Amino acid sequence: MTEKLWFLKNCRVFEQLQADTLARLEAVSTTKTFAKKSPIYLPADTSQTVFLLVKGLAKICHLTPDGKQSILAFIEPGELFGELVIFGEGQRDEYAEAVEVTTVVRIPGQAMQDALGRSPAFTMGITKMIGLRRQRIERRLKNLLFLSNRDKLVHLLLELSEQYGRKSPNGIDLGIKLSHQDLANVIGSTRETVTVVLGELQSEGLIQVGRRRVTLVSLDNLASSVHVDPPSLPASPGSTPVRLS
Amino acid sequence: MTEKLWFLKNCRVFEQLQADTLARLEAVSTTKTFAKKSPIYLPADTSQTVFLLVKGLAKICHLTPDGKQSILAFIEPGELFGELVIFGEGQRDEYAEAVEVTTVVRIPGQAMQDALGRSPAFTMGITKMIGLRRQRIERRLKNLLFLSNRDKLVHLLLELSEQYGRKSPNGIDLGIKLSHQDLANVIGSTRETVTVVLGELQSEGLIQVGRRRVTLVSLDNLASSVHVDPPSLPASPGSTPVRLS
DNA sequence: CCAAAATTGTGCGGCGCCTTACAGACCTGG
DNA sequence: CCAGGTCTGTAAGGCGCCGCACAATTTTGG
Repeated sequence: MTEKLWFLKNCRVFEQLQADTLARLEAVSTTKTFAKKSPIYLPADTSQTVFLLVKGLAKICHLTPDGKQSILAFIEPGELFGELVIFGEGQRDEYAEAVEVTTVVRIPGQAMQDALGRSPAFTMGITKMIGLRRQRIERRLKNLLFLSNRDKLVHLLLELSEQYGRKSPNGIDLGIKLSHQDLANVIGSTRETVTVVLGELQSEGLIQVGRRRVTLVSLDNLASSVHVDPPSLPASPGSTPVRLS
Repeated sequence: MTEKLWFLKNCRVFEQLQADTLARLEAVSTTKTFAKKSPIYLPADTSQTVFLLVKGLAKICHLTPDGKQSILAFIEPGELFGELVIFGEGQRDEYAEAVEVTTVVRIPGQAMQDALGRSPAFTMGITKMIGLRRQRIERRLKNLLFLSNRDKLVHLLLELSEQYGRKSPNGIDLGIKLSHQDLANVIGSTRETVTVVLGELQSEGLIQVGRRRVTLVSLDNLASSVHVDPPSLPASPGSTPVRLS
């Protein structure tokens, strides 16, 4: 209980809630830990549950009729997911899967709605979150239309660097371990193509690749190769805020 | 003034507001009519303005570096758009363009935020709207990954039939006039390919095409060809009013 | 009502990328 | 610590789709 409460309190969105509302929310929530590669929820799942990721990494996926996995988003600690069940009457048609060992707090949809009704500031926070994620999705949509696989991949790397990038001696290190197959599933390509393109980018000196690891050597050249401004990095301890141009 | 108020009152989301709040919102809003193909707002536009489409049809677009137009969404009467400026600190990177002669109400972002702070129910309505539109975008994303242009187009037709479909003697008529180029810009293909695929679908007896017009003859066969359940239409025998969300 | 623009139709060369196939390197669990 | 699974690298073949080119028809705007 203390543990769950702690997580909720430390999640920015939930700070808006009053102590008693938070306590009530906490009382009906449960935590659960999932093994690597196990499903957190499935499309068939009818339970009206919202999830808060506490620890680990999850991905939101969809299966095409011929069994190919599309990755819609990655979820990291502190992020809420599956939150749209609150509105949509219908079934989910996507599922969530743990990429690493992952702990989540499961919040009943009804309790969530009660909390929403009780605190306008909280509602505002949730709205903002949903809106920001919509912007992210819209950006991805734009980056998928009309672009070559090479450019899609570069866009993805830049996007990931923005969210998970960490400064390292050789450049910006993607603080998220993904296989070539995962990267392919995000941009709608194949594992082989991703392998080849990553190899090309490396031989061009733009990135460095290792097993489940990518380092962006030249953010500027990478960004200008797809005609966008280089992303600014999230502030991380011990790193100088970079404004490259 | 009376006219603007009327529009706001008849838009479901705004019904939540109290009379005086609505009046204040109305006082600072202005209406404007745009000619066909003229821009409603541009990416460079820094004004914090939210739009409500009153009459006509608009599209939300994005230009790729090499000048190709991606269409992110169509907006029809009663729909709000450009509403994410309320949150995102940054610039817009998309623009809105009138497809037909279009009238909009321009609502200052600040006034919108005031209204949000004043009515939780209103906030809830806006949240729901943003969420539903996010679901729509996510669905499109899934339909663009891994699918052939033929299947992308079929998915698009089914989606459009759901939003704008009207029953007609020969089947479901898309109540929205789009050129092959527009269809291509939605699915990230080319005009020529769309022309060819539409021709194929017609010769297969699945659809009927005319100038800027498409009729879905067999919704079931169309849907099953891309392995989804046929969408439920807003119309059964007779005519049903368009529902706003 | 007529000229200009927009829309649709069609064919062909080229190539990006999927598919298939195989193999070595690397991790993980029992 | 070894075996089986995972991850990465590479290459040949084929096809779907783009890019280009040209033409007929319809619509638009002055």
